[in-house]
Amino acid sequence: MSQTVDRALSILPLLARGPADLGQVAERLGVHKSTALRLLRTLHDHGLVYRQQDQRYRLGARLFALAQEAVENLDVREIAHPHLVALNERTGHTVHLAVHEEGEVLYIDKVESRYPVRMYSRIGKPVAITVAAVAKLLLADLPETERRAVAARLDYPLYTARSTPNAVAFLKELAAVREQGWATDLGGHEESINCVAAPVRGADGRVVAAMSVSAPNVVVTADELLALLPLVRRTADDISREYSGTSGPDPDDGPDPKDRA
Amino acid sequence: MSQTVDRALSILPLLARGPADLGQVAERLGVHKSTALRLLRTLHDHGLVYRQQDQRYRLGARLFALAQEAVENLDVREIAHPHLVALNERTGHTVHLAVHEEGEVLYIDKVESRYPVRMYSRIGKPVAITVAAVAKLLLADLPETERRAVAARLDYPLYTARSTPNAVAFLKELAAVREQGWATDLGGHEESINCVAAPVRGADGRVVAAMSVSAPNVVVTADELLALLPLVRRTADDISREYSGTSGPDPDDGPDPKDRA
DNA sequence: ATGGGCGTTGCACATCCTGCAACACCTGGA
DNA sequence: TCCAGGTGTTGCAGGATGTGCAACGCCCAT
Repeated sequence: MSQTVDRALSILPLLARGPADLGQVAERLGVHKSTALRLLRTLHDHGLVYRQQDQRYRLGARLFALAQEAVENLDVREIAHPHLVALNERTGHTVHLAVHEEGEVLYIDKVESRYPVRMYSRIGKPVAITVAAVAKLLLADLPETERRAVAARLDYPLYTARSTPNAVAFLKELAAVREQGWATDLGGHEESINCVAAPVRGADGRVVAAMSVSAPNVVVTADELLALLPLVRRTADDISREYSGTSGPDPDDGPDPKDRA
Repeated sequence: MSQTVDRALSILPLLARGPADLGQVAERLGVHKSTALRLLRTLHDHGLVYRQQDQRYRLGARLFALAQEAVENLDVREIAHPHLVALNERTGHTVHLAVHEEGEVLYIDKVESRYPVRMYSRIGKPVAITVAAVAKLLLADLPETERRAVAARLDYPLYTARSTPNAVAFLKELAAVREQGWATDLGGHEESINCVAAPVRGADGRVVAAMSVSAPNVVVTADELLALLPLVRRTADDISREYSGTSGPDPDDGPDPKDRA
Protein backbone atom coordinates (compact mmCIF):
# COMPACT_ATOMS: atom_id res chain seq x y z
CA MET A 1 0.00 0.00 0.00
CA SER A 2 1.29 3.40 -0.94
CA GLN A 3 2.12 5.47 2.09
CA THR A 4 1.77 8.85 0.44
CA VAL A 5 -1.60 8.09 -1.06
CA ASP A 6 -2.71 6.48 2.16
CA ARG A 7 -1.95 9.64 4.05
CA ALA A 8 -3.60 11.83 1.46
CA LEU A 9 -6.79 9.78 1.49
CA SER A 10 -6.87 9.77 5.26
CA ILE A 11 -7.42 13.49 5.03
CA LEU A 12 -10.81 13.08 3.38
CA PRO A 13 -12.76 11.46 6.22
CA LEU A 14 -11.00 13.85 8.51
CA LEU A 15 -12.35 16.83 6.61
CA ALA A 16 -15.76 15.24 6.25
CA ARG A 17 -16.26 15.91 9.94
CA GLY A 18 -15.80 19.60 9.37
CA PRO A 19 -13.32 22.18 8.15
CA ALA A 20 -9.79 22.09 9.51
CA ASP A 21 -6.70 24.21 9.12
CA LEU A 22 -3.28 23.06 8.05
CA GLY A 23 -1.95 22.55 11.57
CA GLN A 24 -4.90 20.39 12.58
CA VAL A 25 -4.60 18.26 9.49
CA ALA A 26 -0.88 17.77 10.02
CA GLU A 27 -1.37 16.87 13.65
CA ARG A 28 -4.18 14.39 13.11
CA LEU A 29 -2.23 12.87 10.27
CA GLY A 30 0.95 12.65 12.30
CA VAL A 31 3.11 14.34 9.69
CA HIS A 32 4.97 17.57 9.31
CA LYS A 33 3.05 20.65 8.28
CA SER A 34 4.91 20.92 5.01
CA THR A 35 3.97 17.36 4.15
CA ALA A 36 0.35 17.96 4.94
CA LEU A 37 0.47 21.09 2.84
CA ARG A 38 1.69 19.25 -0.22
CA LEU A 39 -0.91 16.53 0.18
CA LEU A 40 -3.66 19.10 0.59
CA ARG A 41 -2.41 20.96 -2.45
CA THR A 42 -2.63 17.83 -4.53
CA LEU A 43 -6.12 17.09 -3.26
CA HIS A 44 -7.00 20.68 -3.98
CA ASP A 45 -5.73 20.50 -7.55
CA HIS A 46 -8.07 17.60 -8.11
CA GLY A 47 -10.96 19.53 -6.61
CA LEU A 48 -11.52 17.05 -3.82
CA VAL A 49 -10.64 19.65 -1.26
CA TYR A 50 -11.72 23.25 -1.12
CA ARG A 51 -10.09 26.09 0.63
CA GLN A 52 -12.49 28.51 2.20
CA GLN A 53 -11.84 32.15 2.84
CA ASP A 54 -10.46 31.63 6.30
CA GLN A 55 -7.92 29.33 4.65
CA ARG A 56 -9.33 26.26 6.31
CA TYR A 57 -9.83 23.20 4.18
CA ARG A 58 -13.01 21.24 3.57
CA LEU A 59 -14.24 18.73 1.04
CA GLY A 60 -14.69 20.18 -2.42
CA ALA A 61 -17.32 20.14 -5.09
CA ARG A 62 -15.62 17.57 -7.29
CA LEU A 63 -16.01 15.00 -4.57
CA PHE A 64 -19.73 15.53 -4.67
CA ALA A 65 -19.73 15.16 -8.42
CA LEU A 66 -17.77 11.92 -8.15
CA ALA A 67 -20.07 10.61 -5.47
CA GLN A 68 -22.98 11.36 -7.71
CA GLU A 69 -21.45 9.48 -10.59
CA ALA A 70 -20.50 6.62 -8.34
CA VAL A 71 -24.06 6.01 -7.36
CA GLU A 72 -25.42 6.58 -10.80
CA ASN A 73 -23.12 3.93 -12.14
CA LEU A 74 -24.74 1.39 -9.88
CA ASP A 75 -27.12 -0.04 -12.39
CA VAL A 76 -29.20 -1.84 -9.77
CA ARG A 77 -30.29 1.53 -8.63
CA GLU A 78 -31.24 2.66 -12.07
CA ILE A 79 -33.28 -0.43 -12.72
CA ALA A 80 -34.89 -0.46 -9.31
CA HIS A 81 -35.87 3.17 -9.11
CA PRO A 82 -39.16 3.07 -11.04
CA HIS A 83 -40.19 0.03 -9.04
CA LEU A 84 -39.46 1.86 -5.81
CA VAL A 85 -41.55 4.79 -6.96
CA ALA A 86 -44.41 2.50 -7.93
CA LEU A 87 -44.30 0.79 -4.58
CA ASN A 88 -44.26 4.13 -2.85
CA GLU A 89 -47.30 5.23 -4.80
CA ARG A 90 -49.21 2.10 -3.91
CA THR A 91 -48.35 2.05 -0.23
CA GLY A 92 -47.60 5.70 0.51
CA HIS A 93 -44.67 4.67 2.71
CA THR A 94 -40.97 5.34 2.56
CA VAL A 95 -39.08 2.92 0.31
CA HIS A 96 -35.35 2.25 0.59
CA LEU A 97 -32.79 0.50 -1.55
CA ALA A 98 -29.49 -0.60 -0.01
CA VAL A 99 -26.34 -2.43 -1.00
CA HIS A 100 -23.53 -4.12 0.90
CA GLU A 101 -20.03 -2.92 0.26
CA GLU A 102 -16.83 -3.45 2.17
CA GLY A 103 -18.45 -4.40 5.42
CA GLU A 104 -20.97 -1.59 5.34
CA VAL A 105 -24.56 -1.40 4.24
CA LEU A 106 -25.48 1.84 2.50
CA TYR A 107 -28.71 3.29 1.30
CA ILE A 108 -28.37 4.09 -2.36
CA ASP A 109 -31.89 5.19 -3.07
CA LYS A 110 -34.90 6.36 -1.18
CA VAL A 111 -38.41 7.45 -2.01
CA GLU A 112 -40.14 9.40 0.71
CA SER A 113 -43.84 9.15 1.24
CA ARG A 114 -44.47 12.82 0.65
CA TYR A 115 -41.84 13.55 -1.94
CA PRO A 116 -42.08 11.50 -5.12
CA VAL A 117 -38.76 12.79 -6.45
CA ARG A 118 -35.57 11.21 -5.22
CA MET A 119 -34.28 12.77 -2.06
CA TYR A 120 -30.55 12.67 -1.59
CA SER A 121 -31.01 13.64 2.02
CA ARG A 122 -29.82 10.60 3.84
CA ILE A 123 -28.74 8.49 0.94
CA GLY A 124 -25.18 7.33 1.33
CA LYS A 125 -25.31 7.07 5.05
CA PRO A 126 -24.38 3.68 6.46
CA VAL A 127 -27.39 1.98 8.03
CA ALA A 128 -27.62 0.50 11.49
CA ILE A 129 -26.19 -2.76 10.32
CA THR A 130 -27.19 -4.95 13.23
CA VAL A 131 -30.87 -4.13 13.13
CA ALA A 132 -31.89 -2.81 9.71
CA ALA A 133 -33.98 -5.25 7.72
CA VAL A 134 -32.04 -4.57 4.53
CA ALA A 135 -28.75 -5.20 6.32
CA LYS A 136 -29.98 -8.57 7.54
CA LEU A 137 -30.81 -9.62 4.01
CA LEU A 138 -27.52 -8.50 2.57
CA LEU A 139 -25.41 -10.09 5.30
CA ALA A 140 -27.48 -13.25 5.42
CA ASP A 141 -26.42 -13.95 1.87
CA LEU A 142 -22.71 -14.00 2.65
CA PRO A 143 -20.94 -17.35 2.88
CA GLU A 144 -21.00 -18.67 6.39
CA THR A 145 -17.38 -18.04 7.30
CA GLU A 146 -17.61 -14.47 6.17
CA ARG A 147 -20.92 -14.01 7.94
CA ARG A 148 -19.37 -15.19 11.18
CA ALA A 149 -16.40 -12.91 10.70
CA VAL A 150 -18.60 -9.89 10.12
CA ALA A 151 -20.88 -10.71 13.04
CA ALA A 152 -17.89 -11.09 15.31
CA ARG A 153 -16.39 -7.72 14.62
CA LEU A 154 -19.58 -5.66 14.78
CA ASP A 155 -20.75 -3.58 17.67
CA TYR A 156 -24.27 -4.18 18.90
CA PRO A 157 -25.62 -0.88 20.14
CA LEU A 158 -28.93 -1.14 21.99
CA TYR A 159 -30.92 1.46 20.13
CA THR A 160 -34.07 0.07 21.68
CA ALA A 161 -35.09 -2.90 23.81
CA ARG A 162 -35.67 -4.83 20.60
CA SER A 163 -32.24 -4.23 19.08
CA THR A 164 -30.13 -7.25 18.25
CA PRO A 165 -28.10 -7.64 21.43
CA ASN A 166 -25.05 -9.65 20.34
CA ALA A 167 -23.37 -11.71 17.64
CA VAL A 168 -25.10 -14.96 18.59
CA ALA A 169 -28.56 -13.44 18.27
CA PHE A 170 -27.53 -11.73 15.06
CA LEU A 171 -26.29 -14.92 13.42
CA LYS A 172 -29.45 -16.69 14.47
CA GLU A 173 -31.51 -13.92 12.95
CA LEU A 174 -29.46 -14.04 9.75
CA ALA A 175 -30.03 -17.77 9.49
CA ALA A 176 -33.77 -17.25 9.79
CA VAL A 177 -33.70 -14.45 7.24
CA ARG A 178 -31.66 -16.56 4.86
CA GLU A 179 -34.16 -19.33 5.23
CA GLN A 180 -37.32 -17.32 4.72
CA GLY A 181 -36.05 -14.92 2.08
CA TRP A 182 -37.27 -11.73 3.70
CA ALA A 183 -36.57 -9.68 6.78
CA THR A 184 -38.13 -7.24 9.20
CA ASP A 185 -37.06 -4.64 11.67
CA LEU A 186 -39.78 -4.13 14.24
CA GLY A 187 -38.72 -1.24 16.39
CA GLY A 188 -35.12 -2.39 16.54
CA HIS A 189 -33.65 0.92 15.49
CA GLU A 190 -36.25 3.43 16.53
CA GLU A 191 -38.99 2.34 18.85
CA SER A 192 -41.83 3.49 16.65
CA ILE A 193 -40.53 2.50 13.22
CA ASN A 194 -41.14 -0.82 11.51
CA CYS A 195 -39.72 -2.13 8.25
CA VAL A 196 -40.26 -5.07 5.96
CA ALA A 197 -37.62 -5.92 3.38
CA ALA A 198 -36.98 -8.25 0.48
CA PRO A 199 -33.84 -9.10 -1.51
CA VAL A 200 -32.91 -8.27 -5.07
CA ARG A 201 -30.95 -11.10 -6.63
CA GLY A 202 -28.60 -11.26 -9.56
CA ALA A 203 -28.53 -13.90 -12.26
CA ASP A 204 -26.47 -16.19 -10.04
CA GLY A 205 -29.01 -15.97 -7.25
CA ARG A 206 -26.82 -13.88 -4.99
CA VAL A 207 -28.31 -10.92 -3.20
CA VAL A 208 -27.06 -7.73 -4.84
CA ALA A 209 -29.35 -5.29 -3.07
CA ALA A 210 -32.24 -5.14 -0.67
CA MET A 211 -35.33 -2.98 -0.58
CA SER A 212 -37.54 -2.10 2.33
CA VAL A 213 -40.75 -0.34 3.18
CA SER A 214 -40.75 1.63 6.41
CA ALA A 215 -43.55 3.23 8.35
CA PRO A 216 -44.07 4.57 11.86
CA ASN A 217 -46.39 2.85 14.30
CA VAL A 218 -48.74 5.76 14.34
CA VAL A 219 -49.54 5.33 10.67
CA VAL A 220 -49.82 1.57 10.39
CA THR A 221 -49.39 -1.18 12.93
CA ALA A 222 -46.66 -3.75 12.52
CA ASP A 223 -49.26 -6.29 11.45
CA GLU A 224 -50.61 -4.00 8.77
CA LEU A 225 -47.10 -3.41 7.52
CA LEU A 226 -46.41 -7.12 7.48
CA ALA A 227 -49.48 -7.53 5.32
CA LEU A 228 -47.55 -5.64 2.65
CA LEU A 229 -44.86 -8.30 2.62
CA PRO A 230 -46.18 -10.19 -0.43
CA LEU A 231 -46.29 -6.95 -2.38
CA VAL A 232 -42.77 -6.02 -1.31
CA ARG A 233 -41.43 -9.43 -2.23
CA ARG A 234 -43.16 -9.33 -5.57
CA THR A 235 -41.65 -5.94 -6.30
CA ALA A 236 -38.18 -7.15 -5.33
CA ASP A 237 -38.62 -10.18 -7.55
CA ASP A 238 -39.63 -7.94 -10.43
CA ILE A 239 -36.47 -5.95 -9.95
CA SER A 240 -34.43 -9.14 -9.74
CA ARG A 241 -35.91 -10.40 -12.97
CA GLU A 242 -35.22 -7.17 -14.76
CA TYR A 243 -31.73 -6.88 -13.30
CA SER A 244 -30.60 -10.39 -14.07
CA GLY A 245 -32.96 -10.93 -16.93
CA THR A 246 -32.88 -10.70 -20.66
CA SER A 247 -30.43 -7.87 -21.17
CA GLY A 248 -27.25 -8.94 -19.42
CA PRO A 249 -27.13 -12.42 -17.92
CA ASP A 250 -23.31 -12.43 -17.56
CA PRO A 251 -20.82 -10.41 -15.53
CA ASP A 252 -19.64 -9.31 -18.94
CA ASP A 253 -22.23 -6.61 -19.60
CA GLY A 254 -21.30 -6.41 -23.22
CA PRO A 255 -21.19 -3.03 -24.94
CA ASP A 256 -22.48 -0.34 -22.66
CA PRO A 257 -24.39 2.39 -24.51
CA LYS A 258 -23.00 5.12 -22.26
CA ASP A 259 -19.44 3.88 -22.65
CA ARG A 260 -17.85 6.77 -24.44
CA ALA A 261 -14.22 6.39 -25.31
CA MET B 1 2.44 18.58 -5.93
CA SER B 2 2.79 14.96 -4.99
CA GLN B 3 3.18 12.75 -8.03
CA THR B 4 1.99 9.55 -6.39
CA VAL B 5 -1.13 11.11 -4.98
CA ASP B 6 -1.72 12.92 -8.22
CA ARG B 7 -1.71 9.65 -10.10
CA ALA B 8 -3.93 7.95 -7.58
CA LEU B 9 -6.50 10.71 -7.70
CA SER B 10 -6.45 10.69 -11.48
CA ILE B 11 -7.90 7.21 -11.27
CA LEU B 12 -11.13 8.44 -9.76
CA PRO B 13 -12.49 10.48 -12.68
CA LEU B 14 -11.27 7.71 -14.91
CA LEU B 15 -13.40 5.17 -13.09
CA ALA B 16 -16.29 7.60 -12.96
CA ARG B 17 -16.80 6.90 -16.63
CA GLY B 18 -17.38 3.26 -15.90
CA PRO B 19 -15.65 0.16 -14.53
CA ALA B 20 -12.16 -0.65 -15.78
CA ASP B 21 -9.70 -3.47 -15.23
CA LEU B 22 -6.12 -3.17 -14.06
CA GLY B 23 -4.62 -3.03 -17.53
CA GLN B 24 -6.91 -0.27 -18.68
CA VAL B 25 -6.22 1.80 -15.60
CA ALA B 26 -2.47 1.37 -16.00
CA GLU B 27 -2.61 2.29 -19.65
CA ARG B 28 -4.74 5.38 -19.22
CA LEU B 29 -2.55 6.47 -16.34
CA GLY B 30 0.61 5.85 -18.29
CA VAL B 31 2.22 3.74 -15.58
CA HIS B 32 3.23 0.15 -15.10
CA LYS B 33 0.59 -2.35 -14.08
CA SER B 34 2.21 -2.99 -10.75
CA THR B 35 2.15 0.70 -9.99
CA ALA B 36 -1.51 0.97 -10.89
CA LEU B 37 -2.20 -2.06 -8.75
CA ARG B 38 -0.67 -0.50 -5.68
CA LEU B 39 -2.54 2.74 -6.20
CA LEU B 40 -5.80 0.93 -6.68
CA ARG B 41 -5.17 -1.12 -3.58
CA THR B 42 -4.70 1.99 -1.54
CA LEU B 43 -7.84 3.54 -2.94
CA HIS B 44 -9.60 0.29 -2.23
CA ASP B 45 -8.45 0.21 1.38
CA HIS B 46 -10.02 3.59 1.83
CA GLY B 47 -13.25 2.45 0.21
CA LEU B 48 -13.07 4.96 -2.60
CA VAL B 49 -12.80 2.20 -5.12
CA TYR B 50 -14.71 -1.04 -5.20
CA ARG B 51 -13.74 -4.24 -6.85
CA GLN B 52 -16.64 -5.98 -8.41
CA GLN B 53 -16.90 -9.70 -8.92
CA ASP B 54 -15.32 -9.68 -12.36
CA GLN B 55 -12.31 -8.02 -10.71
CA ARG B 56 -12.89 -4.76 -12.48
CA TYR B 57 -12.70 -1.60 -10.45
CA ARG B 58 -15.36 1.04 -10.06
CA LEU B 59 -16.01 3.94 -7.72
CA GLY B 60 -16.93 2.87 -4.23
CA ALA B 61 -20.09 3.76 -2.41
CA ARG B 62 -17.98 5.14 0.41
CA LEU B 63 -17.51 8.22 -1.73
CA PHE B 64 -21.18 8.79 -1.16
CA ALA B 65 -20.99 8.41 2.55
CA LEU B 66 -18.10 10.84 2.58
CA ALA B 67 -19.89 13.46 0.53
CA GLN B 68 -23.02 12.98 2.57
CA GLU B 69 -21.24 13.43 5.85
CA ALA B 70 -19.59 16.53 4.50
CA VAL B 71 -22.82 18.25 3.54
CA GLU B 72 -24.39 17.36 6.87
CA ASN B 73 -21.51 18.96 8.70
CA LEU B 74 -21.51 21.97 6.47
CA ASP B 75 -22.55 25.04 8.33
CA VAL B 76 -24.13 27.64 6.09
CA ARG B 77 -24.13 30.11 8.89
CA GLU B 78 -20.44 29.85 9.54
CA ILE B 79 -19.60 30.31 5.89
CA ALA B 80 -22.10 33.08 5.33
CA HIS B 81 -21.35 35.13 8.40
CA PRO B 82 -18.35 37.12 7.17
CA HIS B 83 -20.25 37.92 3.99
CA LEU B 84 -23.20 39.16 6.00
CA VAL B 85 -20.93 41.35 8.05
CA ALA B 86 -19.29 42.74 4.94
CA LEU B 87 -22.67 43.50 3.42
CA ASN B 88 -23.75 45.16 6.61
CA GLU B 89 -20.64 47.30 6.61
CA ARG B 90 -21.22 48.39 3.04
CA THR B 91 -24.92 49.15 3.37
CA GLY B 92 -25.33 49.87 7.04
CA HIS B 93 -28.61 47.95 7.11
CA THR B 94 -29.75 44.89 8.96
CA VAL B 95 -28.79 41.63 7.27
CA HIS B 96 -30.56 38.32 7.88
CA LEU B 97 -29.86 34.71 7.05
CA ALA B 98 -32.68 32.16 7.11
CA VAL B 99 -33.26 28.47 6.43
CA HIS B 100 -36.31 26.31 5.84
CA GLU B 101 -36.87 23.52 8.29
CA GLU B 102 -39.86 21.34 9.10
CA GLY B 103 -42.34 23.65 7.44
CA GLU B 104 -40.97 26.73 9.15
CA VAL B 105 -38.54 29.41 8.07
CA LEU B 106 -36.08 30.42 10.75
CA TYR B 107 -33.55 33.18 11.05
CA ILE B 108 -30.20 31.61 11.85
CA ASP B 109 -28.06 34.73 11.71
CA LYS B 110 -28.48 38.46 11.85
CA VAL B 111 -26.24 41.48 11.71
CA GLU B 112 -27.82 44.67 13.01
CA SER B 113 -27.05 48.05 11.56
CA ARG B 114 -26.01 49.62 14.79
CA TYR B 115 -24.26 46.62 16.25
CA PRO B 116 -21.62 45.29 13.92
CA VAL B 117 -21.13 42.21 16.09
CA ARG B 118 -23.53 39.33 15.70
CA MET B 119 -26.77 39.74 17.58
CA TYR B 120 -28.46 36.51 18.47
CA SER B 121 -31.50 38.34 19.79
CA ARG B 122 -34.13 37.07 17.44
CA ILE B 123 -32.20 34.31 15.84
CA GLY B 124 -34.08 31.04 15.93
CA LYS B 125 -37.51 32.61 15.82
CA PRO B 126 -39.79 31.60 12.96
CA VAL B 127 -40.38 34.35 10.44
CA ALA B 128 -43.69 35.57 9.07
CA ILE B 129 -43.70 32.89 6.45
CA THR B 130 -46.32 34.32 4.13
CA VAL B 131 -44.69 37.70 3.69
CA ALA B 132 -40.98 37.55 4.50
CA ALA B 133 -38.74 37.82 1.47
CA VAL B 134 -36.47 35.03 2.66
CA ALA B 135 -39.45 32.73 3.19
CA LYS B 136 -40.63 33.31 -0.35
CA LEU B 137 -37.24 32.28 -1.72
CA LEU B 138 -37.00 29.17 0.40
CA LEU B 139 -40.52 27.99 -0.35
CA ALA B 140 -40.33 28.89 -4.02
CA ASP B 141 -37.60 26.29 -4.43
CA LEU B 142 -39.74 23.39 -3.24
CA PRO B 143 -41.15 20.98 -5.82
CA GLU B 144 -44.54 22.14 -7.00
CA THR B 145 -46.66 19.55 -5.21
CA GLU B 146 -45.03 20.33 -1.92
CA ARG B 147 -45.29 24.04 -2.53
CA ARG B 148 -49.01 23.71 -3.04
CA ALA B 149 -49.39 21.59 0.07
CA VAL B 150 -47.53 24.13 2.19
CA ALA B 151 -49.45 27.06 0.76
CA ALA B 152 -52.74 25.31 1.45
CA ARG B 153 -52.15 24.73 5.12
CA LEU B 154 -50.76 28.15 5.98
CA ASP B 155 -52.60 30.97 7.68
CA TYR B 156 -52.49 34.35 5.97
CA PRO B 157 -52.58 36.97 8.69
CA LEU B 158 -53.05 40.51 7.42
CA TYR B 159 -50.18 42.20 9.19
CA THR B 160 -50.63 45.17 6.87
CA ALA B 161 -52.64 46.08 3.82
CA ARG B 162 -49.83 44.72 1.72
CA SER B 163 -49.63 41.29 3.34
CA THR B 164 -50.14 38.25 1.14
CA PRO B 165 -53.90 37.68 1.50
CA ASN B 166 -54.34 34.01 0.56
CA ALA B 167 -52.85 30.85 -0.91
CA VAL B 168 -53.56 31.80 -4.50
CA ALA B 169 -51.73 35.09 -4.21
CA PHE B 170 -48.91 33.38 -2.34
CA LEU B 171 -48.39 30.71 -4.98
CA LYS B 172 -48.41 33.35 -7.66
CA GLU B 173 -45.81 35.31 -5.76
CA LEU B 174 -43.69 32.17 -5.29
CA ALA B 175 -43.80 31.48 -9.00
CA ALA B 176 -42.56 34.98 -9.74
CA VAL B 177 -39.83 34.68 -7.14
CA ARG B 178 -38.76 31.32 -8.51
CA GLU B 179 -38.56 32.83 -11.92
CA GLN B 180 -36.59 35.94 -11.07
CA GLY B 181 -34.28 34.46 -8.45
CA TRP B 182 -34.81 37.13 -5.81
CA ALA B 183 -37.60 38.39 -3.58
CA THR B 184 -38.83 41.43 -1.74
CA ASP B 185 -41.10 42.28 1.13
CA LEU B 186 -42.33 45.83 0.78
CA GLY B 187 -44.23 46.64 3.94
CA GLY B 188 -45.92 43.27 4.05
CA HIS B 189 -45.00 42.51 7.63
CA GLU B 190 -44.59 45.92 9.18
CA GLU B 191 -45.83 48.92 7.32
CA SER B 192 -42.57 50.81 7.42
CA ILE B 193 -40.10 48.00 6.81
CA ASN B 194 -38.83 46.86 3.39
CA CYS B 195 -36.58 43.91 2.55
CA VAL B 196 -34.75 42.57 -0.48
CA ALA B 197 -33.50 39.00 -0.46
CA ALA B 198 -31.45 36.54 -2.53
CA PRO B 199 -30.96 32.77 -2.34
CA VAL B 200 -27.91 30.74 -1.31
CA ARG B 201 -27.67 27.55 -3.33
CA GLY B 202 -25.85 24.27 -2.71
CA ALA B 203 -23.80 22.27 -5.14
CA ASP B 204 -26.94 20.73 -6.62
CA GLY B 205 -28.52 24.11 -7.27
CA ARG B 206 -31.12 23.80 -4.56
CA VAL B 207 -31.76 26.72 -2.24
CA VAL B 208 -30.25 25.94 1.15
CA ALA B 209 -30.65 29.37 2.70
CA ALA B 210 -31.72 32.90 1.93
CA MET B 211 -30.30 36.24 2.97
CA SER B 212 -31.97 39.61 3.11
CA VAL B 213 -31.27 43.26 3.74
CA SER B 214 -33.93 45.15 5.66
CA ALA B 215 -34.40 48.83 6.32
CA PRO B 216 -37.19 51.10 7.54
CA ASN B 217 -38.82 53.63 5.24
CA VAL B 218 -37.52 56.49 7.26
CA VAL B 219 -33.93 55.59 6.47
CA VAL B 220 -34.14 54.63 2.81
CA THR B 221 -37.05 54.49 0.41
CA ALA B 222 -38.10 51.21 -1.15
CA ASP B 223 -36.54 52.28 -4.41
CA GLU B 224 -33.23 53.02 -2.75
CA LEU B 225 -33.32 49.63 -1.09
CA LEU B 226 -34.10 47.93 -4.39
CA ALA B 227 -31.02 49.58 -5.83
CA LEU B 228 -29.02 47.34 -3.49
CA LEU B 229 -30.43 44.22 -5.12
CA PRO B 230 -27.44 43.55 -7.39
CA LEU B 231 -25.11 43.78 -4.44
CA VAL B 232 -27.28 41.47 -2.36
CA ARG B 233 -27.47 38.94 -5.17
CA ARG B 234 -23.75 39.07 -5.71
CA THR B 235 -23.12 38.46 -2.05
CA ALA B 236 -25.53 35.54 -2.03
CA ASP B 237 -23.78 34.10 -5.06
CA ASP B 238 -20.43 34.43 -3.33
CA ILE B 239 -21.77 32.51 -0.37
CA SER B 240 -23.22 29.88 -2.69
CA ARG B 241 -19.88 29.44 -4.39
CA GLU B 242 -18.06 29.04 -1.15
CA TYR B 243 -20.73 26.80 0.32
CA SER B 244 -20.75 24.41 -2.60
CA GLY B 245 -16.95 24.24 -2.69
CA THR B 246 -16.59 25.48 -6.21
CA SER B 247 -13.15 26.87 -6.79
CA GLY B 248 -12.52 29.90 -8.97
CA PRO B 249 -13.20 29.94 -12.70
CA ASP B 250 -14.30 26.42 -13.55
CA PRO B 251 -14.59 25.58 -17.22
CA ASP B 252 -17.25 22.94 -16.57
CA ASP B 253 -20.42 24.15 -14.92
CA GLY B 254 -21.35 27.56 -16.23
CA PRO B 255 -20.52 30.61 -14.17
CA ASP B 256 -24.18 31.50 -13.86
CA PRO B 257 -25.57 29.72 -10.79
CA LYS B 258 -28.94 31.29 -11.38
CA ASP B 259 -30.12 29.02 -14.17
CA ARG B 260 -31.51 25.81 -12.84
CA ALA B 261 -32.10 22.36 -14.18
C1' DA C 1 6.49 48.32 18.02
C1' DT C 2 6.69 43.40 19.09
C1' DG C 3 5.68 38.87 19.75
C1' DG C 4 3.27 34.72 18.54
C1' DG C 5 0.74 31.93 15.38
C1' DC C 6 0.11 30.27 10.90
C1' DG C 7 1.18 29.20 6.11
C1' DT C 8 4.89 28.84 2.87
C1' DT C 9 9.48 27.78 0.69
C1' DG C 10 14.23 25.48 -0.48
C1' DC C 11 16.97 21.97 0.49
C1' DA C 12 19.63 17.62 1.76
C1' DC C 13 18.65 13.12 3.06
C1' DA C 14 16.83 8.60 2.65
C1' DT C 15 12.47 6.76 2.32
C1' DC C 16 9.30 5.07 -0.53
C1' DC C 17 7.74 4.59 -5.05
C1' DT C 18 8.76 2.80 -9.58
C1' DG C 19 9.32 -0.42 -13.40
C1' DC C 20 11.10 -4.74 -14.51
C1' DA C 21 10.85 -9.51 -14.87
C1' DA C 22 9.36 -13.65 -13.08
C1' DC C 23 5.49 -16.03 -11.14
C1' DA C 24 0.67 -17.70 -10.24
C1' DC C 25 -3.75 -18.35 -11.93
C1' DC C 26 -7.47 -18.96 -15.11
C1' DT C 27 -9.58 -19.83 -19.65
C1' DG C 28 -9.97 -21.68 -23.99
C1' DG C 29 -8.31 -24.44 -27.66
C1' DA C 30 -5.67 -28.20 -29.82
C1' DT D 1 -4.23 -33.48 -21.10
C1' DC D 2 -1.26 -30.11 -22.23
C1' DC D 3 -0.13 -25.79 -23.94
C1' DA D 4 -0.67 -20.86 -25.17
C1' DG D 5 -2.24 -16.40 -24.05
C1' DG D 6 -4.25 -13.41 -21.01
C1' DT D 7 -4.74 -11.40 -16.47
C1' DG D 8 -3.43 -10.18 -11.71
C1' DT D 9 0.35 -10.56 -8.34
C1' DT D 10 4.99 -10.51 -6.07
C1' DG D 11 10.13 -9.34 -4.81
C1' DC D 12 13.64 -6.60 -5.84
C1' DA D 13 17.31 -2.99 -6.88
C1' DG D 14 17.85 1.58 -8.29
C1' DG D 15 16.75 6.14 -8.02
C1' DA D 16 13.19 9.41 -8.39
C1' DT D 17 10.29 11.41 -5.09
C1' DG D 18 8.39 12.46 -0.73
C1' DT D 19 9.95 13.87 3.80
C1' DG D 20 11.15 16.81 7.82
C1' DC D 21 13.85 20.61 9.10
C1' DA D 22 14.63 25.33 9.61
C1' DA D 23 14.14 29.78 8.02
C1' DC D 24 11.10 33.21 6.10
C1' DG D 25 7.01 36.18 5.37
C1' DC D 26 2.72 37.50 6.77
C1' DC D 27 -1.13 38.91 9.66
C1' DC D 28 -3.22 39.76 13.88
C1' DA D 29 -3.40 40.85 18.67
C1' DT D 30 -1.14 42.70 22.46
